[in-house]
Amino acid sequence: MENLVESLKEQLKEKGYKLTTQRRIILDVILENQGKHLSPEEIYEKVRGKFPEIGLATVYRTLQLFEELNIIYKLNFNDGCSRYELNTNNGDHQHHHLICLNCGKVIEVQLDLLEALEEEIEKSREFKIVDHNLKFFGYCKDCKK
Amino acid sequence: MENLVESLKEQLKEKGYKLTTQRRIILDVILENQGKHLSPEEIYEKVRGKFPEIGLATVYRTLQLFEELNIIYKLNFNDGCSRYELNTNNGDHQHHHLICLNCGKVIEVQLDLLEALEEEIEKSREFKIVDHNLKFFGYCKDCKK
DNA sequence: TTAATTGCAAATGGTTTGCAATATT
DNA sequence: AATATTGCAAACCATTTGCAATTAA
Repeated sequence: MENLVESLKEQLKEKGYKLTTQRRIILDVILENQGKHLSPEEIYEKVRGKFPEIGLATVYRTLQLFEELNIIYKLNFNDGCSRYELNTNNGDHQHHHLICLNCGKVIEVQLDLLEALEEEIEKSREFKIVDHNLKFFGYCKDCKK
Repeated sequence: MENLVESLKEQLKEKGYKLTTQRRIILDVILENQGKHLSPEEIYEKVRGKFPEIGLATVYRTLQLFEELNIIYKLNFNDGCSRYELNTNNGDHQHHHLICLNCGKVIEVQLDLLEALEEEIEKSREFKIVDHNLKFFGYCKDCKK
């Protein structure tokens, strides 16, 4: 996804921000770990492998920035930290998460099927929906016994 | 819902726990504020009106206990604190939340319509679903302009 | 009586912030 | 050169914990 680095550069320039080594490396780490839902601490550790001088605060600030730019999404799996995933743009956040209550594993489901529900809500509640977030809790194959 | 206090007493006794004044008052406050999604701090303030000696830690511990007993659900609206709602048991958590990105208002939607999706997931992913959590983000009537 | 519970204060841990030094434009 | 960004350490703030005193059973 080399075009994502280009797109980042453009978006930053547009807003008067700068493309720093730190920001490029953080994006690299996120790209290299698609589907992994990394936490800020985990990203920090992986970035340190490539750029040991980086500070944790920079990681937090960069993740906030990337979220504003819609490059990533913040997730909450109730495990004590926030987690992030790449916004792949292929249909706009159209997948859900299965969270195992026993082992904590998170499985992605590439299904949406919420259109009917969204339509009904938009009509009857006068609410303009721009995003959704659906999590299922239960037990994965290994933990079902 | 006087029967909820009775049910609480039974559930506590069953597990060797005690029904204290604090626990009863916290349940009262939650019952009096159904649909409000109170935070621990907000519950603490309301409980203090009836029982000024209570400590914030007791509120946290009680909310944890009530969650274990399935009396309440913990919610996360990304606003910096956890929030709780009563588990009304009338169909088991079958409603969703609309969260306004402008004013932060949370609207409940009494619709489920996720059965088809759950069925498909359970079949094809070998995942036993026990709960779900669906949030829609967007703009409410007043904030749509 | 005795085991669970409480209130308090201190600790924890993820996240944010102030600031002087540094890097990008 | 001007301004954004960084690393560091300290601050923040929601939540948790240790403990001696208290309370429900």
